[in-house]
Amino acid sequence: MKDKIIFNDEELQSLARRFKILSEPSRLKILRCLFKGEKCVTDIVDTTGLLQANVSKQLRVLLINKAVECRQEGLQRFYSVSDEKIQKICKLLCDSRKKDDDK
Amino acid sequence: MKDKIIFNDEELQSLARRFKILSEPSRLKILRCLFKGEKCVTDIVDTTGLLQANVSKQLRVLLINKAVECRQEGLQRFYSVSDEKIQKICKLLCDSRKKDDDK
DNA sequence: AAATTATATTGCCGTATGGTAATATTAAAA
DNA sequence: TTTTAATATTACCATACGGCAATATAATTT
Repeated sequence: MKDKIIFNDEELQSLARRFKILSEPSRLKILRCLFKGEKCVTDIVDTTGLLQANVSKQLRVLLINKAVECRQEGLQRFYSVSDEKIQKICKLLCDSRKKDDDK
Repeated sequence: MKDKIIFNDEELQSLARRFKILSEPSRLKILRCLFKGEKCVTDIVDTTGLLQANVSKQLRVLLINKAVECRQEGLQRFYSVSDEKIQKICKLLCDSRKKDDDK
C-alpha cells in the first residue's frame, strides 16, 4: 500500500509550526523532563539548569501550542505533556539517528 | 511497558537539529514534492513556486543533514528523500493535528 | 570557443527569537 | 497587611536564517 501523505499548504504550515516547537534545545530539555511526569516550574528549572525566566518563557510557547498543559495548585503551576505523540516522534527520530550512525 | 525514552544531552541536540530542518515551510514544501519521487531542481522550483536560489539553498541544507540525497545526470541534479522516517513523522504529526481539530 | 542551460553561491537585508536581567504578579504565610 | 515564595512578563541585545537579486560554476550544444 502506497502510504503517501500529501498534505495541503495549510497542513504544511501547521506541520512546520509543530516542528519548530520541537526544534529548540531548551524546549526539548523541558519536554524530556516532563516525559517523566508532571512537574512544577521550580523542578523544571532545577532539572534542566535553565534560568527561571527562560523556562517560563518556553513553557508559555509549549502551552500556547498545546504541547503541554498546566494545573495550578497554590503558588505552584504543574506542567505535563499533553500531546502523547511528541514522545513517540522523538523516539522515532532518535532511533533513525542511531541507525544512521551504525552505517 | 513504560516506553520512556530518556535521551542524553547529545542526542537532544541532534534531535533539535533534525526538527529544525523540518520546521521551515520552504523545506517542507521541497520534501513534500520529493515524497512523490525523485525530482530535478527545475521540477522542484516549478512544483513549489519557490525561487531557484531558495530551492538550491534549502536543498543544500537538506543534503548536508542527510534528509535528501542527490544524483547527477548531465546538467541536472536529481534529488530524493533519503530518510524514510521523515514521511512517517510528518504523517504522525499531521494525524495528531487532525485529532486535535476534532475535539 | 561561444552560447545556452541547469544549478549553486554570495552578499545583503529584515525578521524572528533565544538568553538575560530586572521587574511584575499572584498566592500563601507571618 | 507586610513579607515571602513561585511564577510570569518586559525590554533589550545578539544571533540565526530565510528571501532575494546578482553572479558564478559547470555541463552541454552549436
